[in-house]
Amino acid sequence: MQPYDPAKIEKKWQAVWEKKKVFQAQDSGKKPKYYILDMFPYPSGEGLHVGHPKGYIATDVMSRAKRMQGFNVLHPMGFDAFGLPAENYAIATKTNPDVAVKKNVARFKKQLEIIGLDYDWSREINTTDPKYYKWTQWIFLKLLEKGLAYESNEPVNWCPKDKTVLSNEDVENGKCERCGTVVEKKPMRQWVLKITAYADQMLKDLDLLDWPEAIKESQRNWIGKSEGAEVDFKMKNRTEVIKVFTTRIDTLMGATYVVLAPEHELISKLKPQIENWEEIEKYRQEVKKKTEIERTNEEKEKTGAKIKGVKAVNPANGEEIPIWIADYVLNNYGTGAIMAVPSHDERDLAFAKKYNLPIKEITLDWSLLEKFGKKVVKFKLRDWVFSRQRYWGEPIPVLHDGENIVPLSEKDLPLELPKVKSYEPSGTGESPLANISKWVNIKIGKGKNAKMMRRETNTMPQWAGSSWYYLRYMDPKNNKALVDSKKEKYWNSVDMYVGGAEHATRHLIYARFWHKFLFDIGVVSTKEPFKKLQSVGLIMGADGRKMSKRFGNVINPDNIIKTFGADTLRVYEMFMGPFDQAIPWGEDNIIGVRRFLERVWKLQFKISKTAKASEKFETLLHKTIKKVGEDIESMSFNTAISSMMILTNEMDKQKEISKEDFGAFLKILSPFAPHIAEEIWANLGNPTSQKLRGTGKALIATESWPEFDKNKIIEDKTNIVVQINGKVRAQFEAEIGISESEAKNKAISMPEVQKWLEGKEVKKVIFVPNKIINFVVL
RNA sequence: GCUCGGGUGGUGGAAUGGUAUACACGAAGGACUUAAAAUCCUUUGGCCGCAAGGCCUUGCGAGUUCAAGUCUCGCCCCGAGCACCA
Repeated sequence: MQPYDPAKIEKKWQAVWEKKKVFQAQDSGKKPKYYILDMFPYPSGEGLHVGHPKGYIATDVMSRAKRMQGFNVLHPMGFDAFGLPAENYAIATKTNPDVAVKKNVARFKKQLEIIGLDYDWSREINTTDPKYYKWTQWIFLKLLEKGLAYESNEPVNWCPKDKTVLSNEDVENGKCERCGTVVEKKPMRQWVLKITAYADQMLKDLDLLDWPEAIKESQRNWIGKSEGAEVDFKMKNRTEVIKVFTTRIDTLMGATYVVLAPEHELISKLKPQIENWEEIEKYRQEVKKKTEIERTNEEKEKTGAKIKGVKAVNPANGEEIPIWIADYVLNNYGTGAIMAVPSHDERDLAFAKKYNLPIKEITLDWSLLEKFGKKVVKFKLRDWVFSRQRYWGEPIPVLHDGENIVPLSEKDLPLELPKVKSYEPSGTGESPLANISKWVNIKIGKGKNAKMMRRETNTMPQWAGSSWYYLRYMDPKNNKALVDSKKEKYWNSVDMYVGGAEHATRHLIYARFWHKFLFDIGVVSTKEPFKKLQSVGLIMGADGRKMSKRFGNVINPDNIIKTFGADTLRVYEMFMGPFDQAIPWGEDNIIGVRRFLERVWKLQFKISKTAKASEKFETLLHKTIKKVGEDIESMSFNTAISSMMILTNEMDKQKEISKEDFGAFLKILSPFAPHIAEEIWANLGNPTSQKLRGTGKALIATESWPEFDKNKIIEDKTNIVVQINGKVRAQFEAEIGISESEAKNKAISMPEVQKWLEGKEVKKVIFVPNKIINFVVL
């Protein structure tokens, strides 16, 4: 009897799968297609910890099962390798980030391979590959062509530590999402993508998606649609009007003052008339110095300044009311100006109390909408600040001739990222690329018409490459198009997308935006990229904290595989609990999974031709086949495994098992623990595998999924529970289909039931067929 | 403050309104062993009881129902998202 030795068999089968190209997807064919995708990783220097592969194992289980169920499965993997960590590493070591990325990718791949994941590596992509980012740049040019990419000088989020501009999505509670530094607001020339053009559609189409409600809700909040009205407040002795946005036009009568954001453009226009200009300017400077956190902290007391010398007029009642500036009004939302209604708004009330402004009780009147307001819709979503002052990103493919923007032509793509001597960001708002004058300054045209131009030196943000990568897997080597349209139509959209919930308002927003744009310009045929989404619950450290080097609670999967085997790691991660739930790593619990696999291993020596399975066993087997199939579909991996454990415990009790029964069990086990299943399958020398040996089809990985026999699931005996007033008092075994009166008679005849019925009046009997008989007594 | 999840043994967790605590870990006892590990067997929600048995138990409090972890209402706690967004 051979002992179970995962180290030996796992390597062996991984090599066989690769050699026989078992997991390569076809771009056409009669089989139905199934496109299942993981969020591709950033290949950090630290390598994977046990949390990363959890999602990959889940998609692996699903894709293996789908393949066995007759689907043409596309399950690809790649690397999202632009970004700060590689660049910071480059700065520290003065090496090109490309070198570190190559090394890290190799390490990641190795780590993924030893887990036995069924990726189609022939489609591997890397966002830093010029052949890939050529198309990222191409999409940018298309956005520019359609007016959806523009330059702006608006104040943007600036991270003083990373020395780059950030998008709103990259800022968490006023801090840089990457390094935690408090961001500053700075006006800088930036490239911005008009994601707001798609705000309404992105909001509406959420309803089409089979996504977790929490993620959809996050996106709804982020897009932040609010319907309201714009009202013009005239000013005394001025032609300009103050445009105000409100969702409560019914409170217009109660508006007792108007507040402008300190940055409001009207303020400087009003300068000649403002009597206290110095005071106003002083307040504006103070606000400028504040960080976003200081400014938006609700706890803090509201501040403001009254503009003297100008008054506004409430259009509803003609009253003259004062104009204030205050930083609780944000310039970049609505119109940057509000009508303050202290009687119906807490913030206005607090402000009014502090500065002794009138508070007016009123009757609400929605008809004022029609009379004084114009219906408008506002979104919280801001356009996507798309440029970074860093080295390690896709160059933005445009030229400046001093006045105009000249896009590169498609034939000049990819615009490759040049090598530089220093990767350090300049901090002045220019990327290190600005220092390479040879690259930056180029001559366009010939002879007299030749013109010197400057290249754009900003690069794209990390999110650029990941906003369309799922399309590239459909056709990864195409030099002529982003994706061949036939292949795009065949693969359609992603059927199942699995990844972390932290991408709800970043990657998943950006990718939907780009996809919708690509749909509008005819590159893709679907409105949404990811039909179904499932988020992975984090694996926490054993201490309950997030796994991180900082806490010293990181578990490396390589070590787990070394000790227990990849199959044990896989089954354990799927068995831990509900897939979308965060669960701490429990080193002690792994042993149970290893014991389970040991038990499975030993069962192969019980196979016998004379084995005769009992009806009860057959029922359990077919019920398990049914349950495992359903549970994989619904991603209830933990219960699928527990049902296989129950079956295994039952087989353990049998003296002999038939090859057929055991084979069916191995098949449903194989998506979870493919190596041990493959090894035992081969050991059993199944006739099919003998016949097809050498064709690559001898593998359990390409076998067909067992079908459960409906008739075998139907049991002929059942356990009837006897309840008195809803409490279980007895139970008995009965034939399926036992009638109410039979069950009642049987129950009444039982002494432990009689005890409870004695001297009581039976008011009612409830009979649930094949399950329960409940006596309601007084 | 608004929105979305969640709260079940010592631990991870299971349960179409129908036997709460499946499966696994841990623990206790036993078999095997010179011994240990591994393996196997038994027990394992709490309280009362020698036992038979009884009572209680899914964050707290009500309600609906023959029957509630599951449905309804109110509250408490934990996690996530959004938030001076007018």
